[in-house]
Amino acid sequence: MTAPPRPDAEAGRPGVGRARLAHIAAWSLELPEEEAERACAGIVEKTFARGACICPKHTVLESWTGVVSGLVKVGAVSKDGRSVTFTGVPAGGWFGEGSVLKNEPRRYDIVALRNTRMAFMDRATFMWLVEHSVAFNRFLVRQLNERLSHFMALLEYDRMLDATPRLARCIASLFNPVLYPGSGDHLEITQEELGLLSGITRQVANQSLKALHKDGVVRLEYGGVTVVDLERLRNYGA
DNA sequence: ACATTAAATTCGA
DNA sequence: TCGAATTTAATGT
Repeated sequence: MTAPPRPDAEAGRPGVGRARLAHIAAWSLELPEEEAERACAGIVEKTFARGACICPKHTVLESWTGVVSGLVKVGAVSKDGRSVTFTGVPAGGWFGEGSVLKNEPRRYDIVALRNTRMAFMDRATFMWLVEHSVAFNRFLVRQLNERLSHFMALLEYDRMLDATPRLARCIASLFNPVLYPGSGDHLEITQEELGLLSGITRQVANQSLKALHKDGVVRLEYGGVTVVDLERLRNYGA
């Protein structure tokens, strides 16, 4: 192992292999061969350092995006510089289809919370799949529907003042198997990041996390959490 | 806000 | 390449 594999081959022509596609995009397994081949050709990967902005608000994102590894947050920054996080997207999540479909500037910032590897599918490929692939459309409907209920739930628990159930649902949402498949039961995320995502302070997040741990729904590690009982986490405090 | 502890990085052999 | 020393990041209170 003398030479490092590659610094980060952005030098390569666009496209990923079939095996790679299956790894970065669970939905590709539902596509027939020809369509999967198309998808491969239209995807490039890129790495972002922690804190890097993947797509500033109000710019046109020319691609549909997936999180290969790492963690990303979607949010907005108001005039006074206060930042509001709407949602976090862990590895396995694909998003931005709304912006690509409408060919419209994104309304939110996308920022890497930690070193993150992203996949970008160019607009032409995305549109081709929308127009030709039944399987892909089935996936999109499922995904949009799931996201709708995700935000409905968010509205609901936004009014609950208690930090702990709030955090519980926030964590549970990061383990949504439809939106973020194949991420297992463990996520590398700091308590500070969890605070950002659920709109509570790090201190309170720390206390809530311990409460959740005491109730046996999660396990805590340094820089990460493991879900023990997803079902109970989902309905925590209800 | 501060003290503690874990992890990542640097440095010297 | 190994491990001790230093720095940085995360956690606990």
